[in-house]
Amino acid sequence: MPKTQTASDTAATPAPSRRELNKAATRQAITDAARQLLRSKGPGNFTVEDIADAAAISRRTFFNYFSSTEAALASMTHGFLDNALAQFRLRPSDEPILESARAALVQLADPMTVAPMAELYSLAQSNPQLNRSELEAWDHCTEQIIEAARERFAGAPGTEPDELYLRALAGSVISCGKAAMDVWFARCGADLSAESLSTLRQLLIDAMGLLGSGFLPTATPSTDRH
Amino acid sequence: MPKTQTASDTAATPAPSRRELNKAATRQAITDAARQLLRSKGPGNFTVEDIADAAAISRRTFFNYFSSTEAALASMTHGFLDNALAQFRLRPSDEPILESARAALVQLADPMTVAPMAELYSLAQSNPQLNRSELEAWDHCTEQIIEAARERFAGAPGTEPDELYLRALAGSVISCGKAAMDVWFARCGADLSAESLSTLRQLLIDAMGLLGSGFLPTATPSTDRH
DNA sequence: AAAAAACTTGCACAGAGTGTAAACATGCAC
DNA sequence: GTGCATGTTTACACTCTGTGCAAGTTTTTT
Repeated sequence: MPKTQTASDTAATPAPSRRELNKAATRQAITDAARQLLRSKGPGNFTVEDIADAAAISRRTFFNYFSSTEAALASMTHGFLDNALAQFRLRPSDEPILESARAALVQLADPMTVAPMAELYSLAQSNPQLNRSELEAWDHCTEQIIEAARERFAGAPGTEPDELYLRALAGSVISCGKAAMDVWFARCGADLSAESLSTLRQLLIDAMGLLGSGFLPTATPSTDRH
Repeated sequence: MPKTQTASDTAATPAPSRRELNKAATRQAITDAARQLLRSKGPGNFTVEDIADAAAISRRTFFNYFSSTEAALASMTHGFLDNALAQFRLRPSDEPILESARAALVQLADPMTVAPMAELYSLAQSNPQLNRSELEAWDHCTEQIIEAARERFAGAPGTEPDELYLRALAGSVISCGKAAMDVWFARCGADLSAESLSTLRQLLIDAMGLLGSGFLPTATPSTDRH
């Protein structure tokens, strides 16, 4: 718990006020404590009070930051997906949108990015509470992609952004990304080796390929076996 | 919560024993009470005890049937989606799978079927708790579609059911169905008139069309208005 | 009719979330 | 710096959720 944060504030971020720093540190302390407890005790086997104690804050303060243990854990997934969204926004807006999605997703198959996600993902399979929070995170990301896509089309000439098109597309992209993740975990577990990540990358590409080709006949997709 | 006979006893009802009937009736009483309270008090403004009182059972018994108020409410959505799944399973297995999905979804645009859903759907938009339960229901349905599709392909000759294909397809179909619903609610509210339902039907068809054509360029989809 | 199995209920208890008011930290003006 | 406005943490109290348990009630079986 950051009482006196003192000296080392050489960080050159936009608004490094004392308050901002303290809040960020507390938030970090909470998520770290939560992740630690998840590892040591397993999902559902620890309480908010346990997290608060481990983070050296009061139970009440925990609830000032997160509305539940699951929300604290899901912040990792949110980080992961926010990253994907940021990648998407960086793509040139004249690029085919599915290509942008593909590129953004492939960026995620990177150890640093995928690691915090991977741990949660496997645990969420066997834990209803966690799973619901994960679903919510993906849904939230979908909403943001819709927004991003809307903006992209708004900048273009005669292409009026049809609402159904936007929502169906964004939802499908996310679903396909999720499908690729599911298959990856089924195949590789939480393996983060180079070849495992390569498999993930290929799965993401294949999934986008399926989407772009309209799930054509029943033919086996392009290049599946690494 | 004694008994009332439901619609499905015409042909060979498996086991219309007293116990089964009582349980079904209690279950019904609970969901009815929950729906009633949702209408009268609004989401989040009533407790499990309120539902139990209204259904003339004990609080403890409520939890023997549902794990939360949201779960009780989500049973409507589950019914709706189970219906969709049943429609899908009825389709001939040599039909293109997207066509089966389209047909199954269009069957849902029927007053009796969509009515219980419509009410919840709009409320879930503004209520996080409800929304999470809805997401879970859609996810559950996705899992079941994956299963159904797997079985369908298992019965075919040389087409081995690729896991990625199955999951990406099922997820996308559900996402598109959801997108159509979202747009429908945005346009028509909870209107259940014939023309409103016709709009829904067309949206579902259009969404499937987008999916089948790989969300082609940025062209506006086929027949969208009215 | 009596035993067995299934279901309901009241009670107790740990934990989730939230409002409130007092204490404490930080930012800002002078 | 002093002083004050504003934001944050904390203890406390309270309601509600969800579950185990044991005793009661209803349905099924023998």
